[in-house]
Amino acid sequence: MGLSPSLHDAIRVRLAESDQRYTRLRRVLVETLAASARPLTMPEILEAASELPQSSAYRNVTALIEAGVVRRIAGPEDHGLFELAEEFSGHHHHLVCAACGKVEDVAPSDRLERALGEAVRALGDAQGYQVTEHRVELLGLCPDCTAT
Amino acid sequence: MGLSPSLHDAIRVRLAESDQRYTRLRRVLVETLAASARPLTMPEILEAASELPQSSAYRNVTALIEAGVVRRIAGPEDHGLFELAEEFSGHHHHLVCAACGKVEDVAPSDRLERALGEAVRALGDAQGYQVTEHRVELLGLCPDCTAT
DNA sequence: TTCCATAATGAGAGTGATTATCATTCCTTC
DNA sequence: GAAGGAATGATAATCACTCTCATTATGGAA
Ligand SMILES: [Mn+2]
Ligand SMILES: [Mn+2]
Ligand SMILES: [Zn+2]
Ligand SMILES: [Zn+2]
Repeated sequence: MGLSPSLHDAIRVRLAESDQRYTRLRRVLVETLAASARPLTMPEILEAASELPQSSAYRNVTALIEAGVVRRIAGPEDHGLFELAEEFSGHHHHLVCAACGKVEDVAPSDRLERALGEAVRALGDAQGYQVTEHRVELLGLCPDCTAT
Repeated sequence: MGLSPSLHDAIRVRLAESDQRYTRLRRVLVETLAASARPLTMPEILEAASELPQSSAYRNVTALIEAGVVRRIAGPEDHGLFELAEEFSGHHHHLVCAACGKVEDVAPSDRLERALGEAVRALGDAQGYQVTEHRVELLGLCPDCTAT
């Protein structure tokens, strides 16, 4: 199991660029995030990797974010969700259930990406922004909540 | 200054549906949010409407959210941003500055909305979601941060 | 291999946004 | 103009998250 060795190498290099080491705890964090098809909350991370003390988990996830390995997105509730940066997981968007709050990954279609790429630059330009990235959230009812 | 009377009426009706009153403090909240071209943090709301006690502001903004008058979006930092629900402010998206964290509203183009409407349903279907709403965030550098 | 500088660790305290309490006050309705 | 329920606001509590600091682990230099 686990990420491909080349990905670990790339992460190690990325960390080294800011004089950070790729320690065992950081590998545990990366593996935990990589194993999930959806972004995880910190309580979920702490439960999945029970050897991780809270303070170390927060400190290391911050280090990984600063190195560009992890990104934090904002969940429907107040607290944050963590996932691998798109460079290591691929570009994708999120489905959010309006009823239960579940968030999961969804692969974008070429068609959507093409449309976004053009329209997005135009919108940003209109307000003087240099847009470098887009994020799309789709809200709706998940299969479970639709059934209910 | 102030929303159109018809909007206030609509908000009053919406609140009444859940046995909530449209009080002076709630009107202050609505006016404050309506006067802004961007979603506001709670500290910003409290500063703009200094007569609002913190506990009342949180309680009332929650009441307005439950009534569908206000929505809370998650800012780039951990805390929430509040704005009028799209029913009362119109559909729009957000520009987020990757450097300073500023968030502002941006009107969507017809072209973008058309592309999203089609592609989004397809993506949701693929994972069994009934998608009812989409949110787009454009990340980039704001004019101020581009200049620096 | 040994030493050293520095990064990483982890328990605990602290911060700040948000939420719960509850006695008091305000509205609505009869 | 009461009565009942909703709203208010000061206060305390909660919870995600950050900071502190003494200890430990790491990796390169000698
Ligand atoms: Mn994701
Ligand atoms: Mn907005
Ligand atoms: Zn659901
Ligand atoms: Zn900026």
